[in-house]
Amino acid sequence: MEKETAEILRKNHLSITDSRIKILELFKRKGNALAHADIEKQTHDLFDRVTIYRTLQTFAEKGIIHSIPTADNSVLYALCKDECSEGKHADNHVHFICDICETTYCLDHIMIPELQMPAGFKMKQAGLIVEGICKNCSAKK
Amino acid sequence: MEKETAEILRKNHLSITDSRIKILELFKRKGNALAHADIEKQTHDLFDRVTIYRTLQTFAEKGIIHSIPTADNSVLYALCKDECSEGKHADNHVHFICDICETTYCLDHIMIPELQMPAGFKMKQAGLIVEGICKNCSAKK
DNA sequence: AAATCTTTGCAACAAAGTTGCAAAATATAA
DNA sequence: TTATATTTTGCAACTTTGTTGCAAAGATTT
Ligand SMILES: [Mn+2]
Ligand SMILES: [Mn+2]
Ligand SMILES: [Zn+2]
Ligand SMILES: [Zn+2]
Repeated sequence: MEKETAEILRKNHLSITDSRIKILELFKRKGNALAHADIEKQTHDLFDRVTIYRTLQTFAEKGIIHSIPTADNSVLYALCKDECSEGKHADNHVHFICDICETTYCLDHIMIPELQMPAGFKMKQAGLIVEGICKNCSAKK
Repeated sequence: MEKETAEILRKNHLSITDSRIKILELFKRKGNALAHADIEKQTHDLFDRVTIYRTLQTFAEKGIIHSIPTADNSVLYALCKDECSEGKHADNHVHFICDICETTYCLDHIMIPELQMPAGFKMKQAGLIVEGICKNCSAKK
């Protein structure tokens, strides 16, 4: 597990450091999207705030994680699929935020549908974010 | 024009003040989405930062403007259509951000398509934001 | 016009994010 | 392995963005 994680860093020409390993494994373990604050808490202040900012930025540039637009304008990040690489993100899937537990999910298998643009507008990318009640929270009542 | 604007405030049970009139007319004049900073500049520091925050919040609550999710997590606002009212936003249209001029448009006539959710996930609302090149910028080259 | 209720600006604060730089850690070369 | 070069980290200082309490100014109602 730890080896796999190091391998991802190596592939991306990043030096293997404690913070990068720990933060990357946190993403793998949690599975869902994380905010800067989440990471700070979950790593028990093992790393400086600044280091976390810089790590997230680096991961995003390399295509290891992608950022997720939210309505309440908090920045969230989640692991990218393998197709993403340096500068080229291919995370054109739908994101889901739960009203109740506030968890944000990558719905990796739900793609953003084709869209007709008005004349003159050229679409390059799109982000679709759904808000509602998640599987867990639906079950709980 | 000024009268119309005051009428909107009156309809929403808001007292008619200088800042509210000026900010609302700015939205009408510009037509596209505005950030807090835009408003600060365009009103030439006529109003306090705090007043602008509070005005935007009030307008959003009343359904006069709606906020727009963005990838770079800046908060943007744009005028709502008439169907929106206190607490009930009906702005389920697509938003477009131009890569070049950075203008954000409400594509009022492009609705968010129906979506199949995974089992257990209940959709309540959705936001779709498209990034690309706008009409103006396409023409300019 | 006076009384009442609402909004504004200011000050102080809190949270979020950025930058420069020396020390520590990692990678590379010998 | 050890020495050297490169990269990353933590700290401090700072900026930018957003929030809150409160007295003064402004709007509305009587
Ligand atoms: Mn995702
Ligand atoms: Mn809109
Ligand atoms: Zn939930
Ligand atoms: Zn443009």
